[in-house]
Amino acid sequence: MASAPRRTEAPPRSVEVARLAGVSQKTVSRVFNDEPYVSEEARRRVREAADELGYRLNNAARALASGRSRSIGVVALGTAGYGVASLLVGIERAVRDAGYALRVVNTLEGEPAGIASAVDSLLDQGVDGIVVSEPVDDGEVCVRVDVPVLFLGAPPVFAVRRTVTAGVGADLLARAATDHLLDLGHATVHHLAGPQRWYAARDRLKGWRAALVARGRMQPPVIEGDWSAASGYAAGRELASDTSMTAVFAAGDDMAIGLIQALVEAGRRVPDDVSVIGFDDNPVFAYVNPPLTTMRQPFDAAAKEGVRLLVHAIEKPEADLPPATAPPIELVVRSSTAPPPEHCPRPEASPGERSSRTSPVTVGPPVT
Amino acid sequence: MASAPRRTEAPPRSVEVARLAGVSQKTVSRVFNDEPYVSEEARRRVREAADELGYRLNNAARALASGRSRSIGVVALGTAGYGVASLLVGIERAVRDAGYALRVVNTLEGEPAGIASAVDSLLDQGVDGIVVSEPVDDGEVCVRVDVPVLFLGAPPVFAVRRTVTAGVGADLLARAATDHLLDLGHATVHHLAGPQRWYAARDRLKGWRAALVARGRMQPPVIEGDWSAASGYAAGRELASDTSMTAVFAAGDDMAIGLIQALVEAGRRVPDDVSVIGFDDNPVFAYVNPPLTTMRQPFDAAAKEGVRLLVHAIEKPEADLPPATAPPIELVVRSSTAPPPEHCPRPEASPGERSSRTSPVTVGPPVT
DNA sequence: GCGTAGTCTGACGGCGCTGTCATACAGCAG
DNA sequence: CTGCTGTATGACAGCGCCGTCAGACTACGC
Repeated sequence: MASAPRRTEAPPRSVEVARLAGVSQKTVSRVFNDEPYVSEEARRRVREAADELGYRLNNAARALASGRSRSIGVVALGTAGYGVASLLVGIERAVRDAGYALRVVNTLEGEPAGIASAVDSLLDQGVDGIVVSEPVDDGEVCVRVDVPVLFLGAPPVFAVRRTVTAGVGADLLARAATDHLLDLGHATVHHLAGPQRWYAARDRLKGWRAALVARGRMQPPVIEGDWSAASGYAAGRELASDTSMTAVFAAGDDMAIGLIQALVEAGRRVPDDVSVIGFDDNPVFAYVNPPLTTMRQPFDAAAKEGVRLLVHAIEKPEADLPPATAPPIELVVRSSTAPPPEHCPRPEASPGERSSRTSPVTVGPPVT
Repeated sequence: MASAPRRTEAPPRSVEVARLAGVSQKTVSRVFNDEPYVSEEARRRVREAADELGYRLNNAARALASGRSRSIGVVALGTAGYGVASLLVGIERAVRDAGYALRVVNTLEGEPAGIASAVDSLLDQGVDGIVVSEPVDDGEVCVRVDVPVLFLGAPPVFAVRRTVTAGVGADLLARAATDHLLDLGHATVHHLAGPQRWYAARDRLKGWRAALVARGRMQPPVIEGDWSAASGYAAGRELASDTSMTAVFAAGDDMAIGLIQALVEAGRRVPDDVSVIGFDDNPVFAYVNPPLTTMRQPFDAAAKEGVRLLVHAIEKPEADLPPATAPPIELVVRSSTAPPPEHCPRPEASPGERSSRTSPVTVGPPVT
């Protein structure tokens, strides 16, 4: 009914702007897409008309006509952990800087469908690309995906048209963490690992092992936690009785905190008796006792780099991927690590054995 | 060119499904929208055909034709803090459960444009509703918004078509936190507030004040932090010299941690000399020394409730908003709070003075 | 038999934009 | 002047779906 003056309360369309500006609808489209071949005069008139009407491009129509939604979906873990949250923040920033919108779907860990269903729902939404943040090994994940996928922190799992991976270089970071303890004189380093379904956890374990192997040190049995402080605490109770243990590399800050608590309760001083290094660098742990030595994860750099590659894959499907740049490695030395106690066996410094790399050392925000 | 067999490598459209199923395109549409008046037989055939072709609804087309994008945008803070991240997780879950997709835009604090530009970009994306999570007072924010907006944790700021607010009940929680300390026998309670640009911080301050006023206690000067442990530490150094101070309510867990660290370094024991209560309940702080007493924020409940109201406003614009339900209040008592030291002045228990409310008390995950 | 209500189905016209193509005109070389 | 290239503009045909409406068919009561 009433086709006459067009529904009163409706957002203006480009053709209305065109009418007001005295140009064709197509010219309005050109202006809003920053296309060439529009005179300054026309551009100005269109802008003015648009302002006056409060016009904004209709994204759905644009997506339908162009076949691209200009949005990227991210599959995130539904946890509020510092690392996961930091990565998400970094991704959002990078995606927006690249001119895309961000859609988020969380996969609650332990959910039956998991990553696959999250990816599926993103595909339903019509994203141009997908970021799988901190993927876990879900077993046989198999979704038909026809947009590029970025695995932030792990190997490709799907059969995809175009896959790109980028990561924080967890293995290198883990190796540097282990080297730090070894350099302090510890005979070996225990590892409190993250859940091995996570690729990130596997990488850290790999790096730890590499550091030990490089110096021919004994590899103590690995304890696996679930990232939580509670699991770190449980691990600490187990470990506390082993008096030969003088150093632990925990795969996450929270676990390190729980671990330290259990150790201290069991009468082992940190760092005097046992050194503990964490992983992530949640800034709050500069203010606990003892302030936590940890590896800073380059969340922002990894997100930025990854999204750069992803956007490249989206926009130039045929071109080669630009070379990946290695993320920085930062060791934040605070007070939870120290040389082993005197009475402990020191490794005789076999010549030629040295830290595999000179890791850039940063002293984190100290307690003034 | 080659218009014949349709571009080979393109996602199937509903009309192709229709052809294969031997029905009209409209029937396919009906099936995928769960509309009535489709025979079981037709439904089945459509489903089969769709599976065979790997068909999925094109969201852009759907949005264009229907005028609704079935997505909700959230304006979040670009920080990885536990509270903010928890709220985002809760929102995502609630939004998805309601059948909407989630788009995220962060506002980095201190950004010039701030919330307004974030809302604007969400509007450009064509969302059906907006959630402003943990809003801050940006001064004269003025965007023309014509979709419902939910302020999660604060009062309306925009001139909007439809505004709904929901919150974690920060004032009540803050009051309960203060009451807890008062009940322990402290003469008064100091407050380490969050940045007052945040409505959440204002609410907590309000609740703290209300608790003191209700008992006629002295109100010590408020110190304002920025949520960070560093700012809590700074506040702690200031406060440490005041030996009459026996209890502090910190508006955030991280600040509480920094505060405690400074206090302890200054030689004041926690909780023996000074009690400290935090706010948020980040589980990791059950494993520091001393384990932190804190108020659990009902992030999930608040997000769920808020999104429920928002979706209602979106889908039934004319109907009244359903009544809001009050979020639960949970005090997590650990070991950073205790009665004041003996030598301190006790308030003589004026008759009739009692905790304003019996707050449900939960003992948090204790260190076994 | 008829009328009526209830169920099922498809034709058709957009939604508001982008891509493609045709056109118009200016400037400039030959 | 002709022919060209480069710039500026608009007409037009969809993009893939949803809303509306008309039509067909069944079941039922009278």
